[in-house]
Amino acid sequence: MTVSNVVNKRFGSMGKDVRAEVERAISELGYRPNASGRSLRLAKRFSIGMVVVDESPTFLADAFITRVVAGLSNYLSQRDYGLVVQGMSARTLPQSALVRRHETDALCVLMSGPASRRRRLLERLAKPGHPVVVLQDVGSDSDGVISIRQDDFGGARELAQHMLSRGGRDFVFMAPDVEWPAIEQRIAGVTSALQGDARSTFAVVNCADGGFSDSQAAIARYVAQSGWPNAIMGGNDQMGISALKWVIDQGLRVPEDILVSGFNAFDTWQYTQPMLTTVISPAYEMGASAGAAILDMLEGNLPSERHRLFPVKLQPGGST
Amino acid sequence: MTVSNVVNKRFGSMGKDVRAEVERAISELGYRPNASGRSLRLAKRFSIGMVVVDESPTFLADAFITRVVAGLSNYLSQRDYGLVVQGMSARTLPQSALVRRHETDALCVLMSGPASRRRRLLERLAKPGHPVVVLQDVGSDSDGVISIRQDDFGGARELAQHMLSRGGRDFVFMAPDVEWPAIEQRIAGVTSALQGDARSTFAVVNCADGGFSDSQAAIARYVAQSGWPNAIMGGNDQMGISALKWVIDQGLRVPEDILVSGFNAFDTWQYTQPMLTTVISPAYEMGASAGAAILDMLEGNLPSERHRLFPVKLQPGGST
DNA sequence: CTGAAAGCGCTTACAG
DNA sequence: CTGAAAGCGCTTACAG
Repeated sequence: MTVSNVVNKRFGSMGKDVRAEVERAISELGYRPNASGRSLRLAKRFSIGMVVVDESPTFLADAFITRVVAGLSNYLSQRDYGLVVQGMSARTLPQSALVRRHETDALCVLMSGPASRRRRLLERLAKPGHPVVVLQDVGSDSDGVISIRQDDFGGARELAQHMLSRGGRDFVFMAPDVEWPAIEQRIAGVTSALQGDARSTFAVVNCADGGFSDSQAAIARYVAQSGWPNAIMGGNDQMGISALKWVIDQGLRVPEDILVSGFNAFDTWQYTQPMLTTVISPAYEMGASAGAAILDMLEGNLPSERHRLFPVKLQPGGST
Repeated sequence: MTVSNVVNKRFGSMGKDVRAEVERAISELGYRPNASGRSLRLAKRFSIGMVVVDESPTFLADAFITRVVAGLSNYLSQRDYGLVVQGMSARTLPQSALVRRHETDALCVLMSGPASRRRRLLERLAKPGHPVVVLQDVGSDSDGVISIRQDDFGGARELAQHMLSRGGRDFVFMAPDVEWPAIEQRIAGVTSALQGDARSTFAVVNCADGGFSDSQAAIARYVAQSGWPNAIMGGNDQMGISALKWVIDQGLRVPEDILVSGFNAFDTWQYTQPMLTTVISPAYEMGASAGAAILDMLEGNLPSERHRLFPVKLQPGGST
């Protein structure tokens, strides 16, 4: 009825006095429209789910994820959509209310784990008419599934080239034991750069959860077994900083004796002494872009790009 | 009808064969219940809003907030509730769809800004039958509003006492220009400790956004004007680390020449050289506790505590 | 320009 | 034990 038109600001076809009367009643009674009724009628929930498939309960602690969520959430609120955030292990994902019930209009997912499992989870999440944006992974070719990644391969290759030019020869890459596709891409990028230099060597060390103690222990173990590398690349800034500190504690000079780098910088790279050479991530913009792509698909448009790749930026510091 | 009972797992009053038949049809058709219909009928949205009132678009970048949200989100998903996350400036809050429409069953809020504005926003958010949990602030006395804080006052007092015992005399506290009630509590705690030592001095320096450059610039300005303090307390770890690095860059020794501390540690305190003395925050547990309190109130129970205070833990490092 | 009616999908009280 | 009916609050097509 007319009231509905006032609430939704379609004043085209009513008298001024009618509009004023309805508005008075609304504010007087403190009326607020019920979102469930609206959702049921329009068959839209006006909310998007952000799912982080990670075994760790502090799935939001990572700086990259944090920026993605902020960018996505801000974009969506501006368009009057809500963002439902949920971290979960691969095991519990299918039972989650978010996917079991029909609680969101679309999903944005960030998945860890083996590629085969990621593919399987994705198939389960993609429903007809329910778009899915995969972040930091290649996604799939199904309709309604698009992917948004940053150029981890290119960034890592450029970083490795930079370190080669600074005298890097024997490289170690620090990776967490959880399989994140972005980390795999970084390793591939480094490998690609090092292939250009026949004298170089390359090893990947497993840093367990990637936290401070695990990372330092992993590097220490590697050095004890295989001797000193002269270039250590952290899979992310956290691991890079852990290594940087440990190396200095051992009495080595950075960058004279050994080069150290991170990846996915936000601002912690400035906090070390020397400042960490790293790669800057456009995570916030990726989140916002995911939001725009999702709403676009919900409006029935075909996505302009099925796979979007964001450039990253090398940030040289004093550690290389 | 019976189908509804099967979906909701109430098998009490039906034949085995009927149940099997319905379950077969459900899986065959790929039926998933529509959450809007359910929400409308039950007058519950099964979702809670987390609102961060902050002018910065990267409202989630802070480590404390990140842990709170993770704890809350995990607790709620386990109880089949969703968490809608939204950061916004005080100005845009009233127009937000989250509050304008009736989109959540309850709200959890974390507010910055002057106390009077925080009180005003809270009044606007608290609706009858719509519980609000205020984090890191005292909240209000209205029914349906409870508060959950950590003991910033006590933690800061203990930290200041520790630094006094290590020779601290001329104290500087680094605060961001945004008014967060937790920071005010920390300043009050330090003030309380220093009152026990008549020779001590205390100044608060404004570090603008609390980032690396602003923090270092603020300390440099202070030192140029007022000379060297011998104890610098960061309002949080980020500011503490910025100061630590700047002080060392100036050629001073920590802790011999000057003591430095942080606050609200998660793991970055380990990343500095020397390790930062700081105070450990139970942010994750606070988030989970907020979730439990909210669902309890939604079930119609009166909150067992209107104002809950979590203890914090002094973490002495090499910087004091 | 305005108002009465239908129907979205669910759950629950009720009749058989 | 099972099924038909009512109604949650909204929007939209339709009749006046």
